[in-house]
Amino acid sequence: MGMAEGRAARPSKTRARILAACRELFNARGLAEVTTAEMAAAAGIAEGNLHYHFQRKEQLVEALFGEFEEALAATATADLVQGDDLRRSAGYLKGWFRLMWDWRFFYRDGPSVVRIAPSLRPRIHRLTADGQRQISRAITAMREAGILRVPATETDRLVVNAWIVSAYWIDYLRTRHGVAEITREHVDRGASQLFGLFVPYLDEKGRRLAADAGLLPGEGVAAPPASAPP
Amino acid sequence: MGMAEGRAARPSKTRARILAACRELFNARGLAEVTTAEMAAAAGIAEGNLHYHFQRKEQLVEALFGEFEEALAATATADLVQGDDLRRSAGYLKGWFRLMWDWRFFYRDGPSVVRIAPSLRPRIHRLTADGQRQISRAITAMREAGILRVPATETDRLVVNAWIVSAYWIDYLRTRHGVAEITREHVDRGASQLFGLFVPYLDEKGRRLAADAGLLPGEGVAAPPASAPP
DNA sequence: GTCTATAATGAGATAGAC
DNA sequence: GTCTATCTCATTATAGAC
Repeated sequence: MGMAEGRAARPSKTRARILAACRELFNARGLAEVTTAEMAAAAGIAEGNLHYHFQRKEQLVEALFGEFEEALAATATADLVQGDDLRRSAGYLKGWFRLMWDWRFFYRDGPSVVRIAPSLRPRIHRLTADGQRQISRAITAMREAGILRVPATETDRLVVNAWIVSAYWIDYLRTRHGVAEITREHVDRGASQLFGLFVPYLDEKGRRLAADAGLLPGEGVAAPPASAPP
Repeated sequence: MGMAEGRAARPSKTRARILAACRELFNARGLAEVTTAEMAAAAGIAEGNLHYHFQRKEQLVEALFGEFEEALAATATADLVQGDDLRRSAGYLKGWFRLMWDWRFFYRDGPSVVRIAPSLRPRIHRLTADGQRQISRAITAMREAGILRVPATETDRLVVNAWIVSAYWIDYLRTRHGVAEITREHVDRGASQLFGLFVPYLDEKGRRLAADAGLLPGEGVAAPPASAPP
């Protein structure tokens, strides 16, 4: 058993390198497609050493998920809407999508993640629930800021649609457009795409603020043509 | 090589049973999670026999994809909007979501599908492109029927959002709500959820028609509470 | 067409020296 | 902490009898 377990102890340079290399690898090729041999090679170590730091692939995935949770928590502390500053909200949204890209294998390879690390199931569930709550609060905040007018009967469906678009935007790029590597433009388009759900509910003031923040089509961020080739 | 290749010849009772059993199995447990042994057991035959009909798992998946394409083509022939009959459109949407449920492993296990049967990549791509075109035509039809008013600047984003929500609704139910088995209610909610994207753009006439068709919240199909437990 | 038995592969995991 | 060498095992695929 040795150690290398105590997270409070020395976090070990190699351990961190393994985690970083594997995250890249999983993102690029898919969690289930990467073998332990490749993982070790990517980290520049031997397979035996990999097993010294993480006895099983399961434990490595769990450790990565922990980092993911921390990154999410850090991003979530900022508030989406701060009074009238929609420009700041635009930056917030883009940061969110960038984070999702950095950890996209967790979004894309859901079934594999659960199969390899079943213990993550409740934590994944908590995270998705948090996301939906996050969206709810954002809508409330925009409403209270006098930016948005959503009929009560339509709020629930709007929240769900916003969650779906945000959670699956990354995979959409891959499936529909064959995007293999993200650019800043992809990230920005994700934010713009998500914001598109709210546009029909913006009132005069909100519309003006959104235009200033570059969140409206034709302003700053262009939407891709619907029939663009891959 | 024998035969069992010629699709024009006798389609073979066993072959059909294998395909049906495997579709169920893949849907329930995930394409990558099912072994050939399980596949044979589910079809009630020996492993050797399975390999007589499909030399490789890849070929079986390709055959299933062919059936999927046929089913999609059959559903796509009907037109989403027929004049003023939105009630009929509601039924159409529900049929669409039912189809997606019947073949959900193709939506959910995308990475695995491509890994096991790389030859499907272009066919998958064609299918997703068709879907987006389908949505575009539906919007045009609703606009021409005088039901919908979508600003030109917002159309492209609406199409993309509609595609995302429809393509990932099934996976959303699993991820977010832990739904393991579909009910008619889930299917209906998907249709209602998708239609929610169009609601803010409905004019008076469209709103009335939508209410009659049970596509508006509070009428017929209830949206789930945003914070519902799994 | 269908079976039983078996081979071939490649992944994850371990042992023990350094 | 790190390496090399080895083991176990599930899974895919094949051979050949019936």
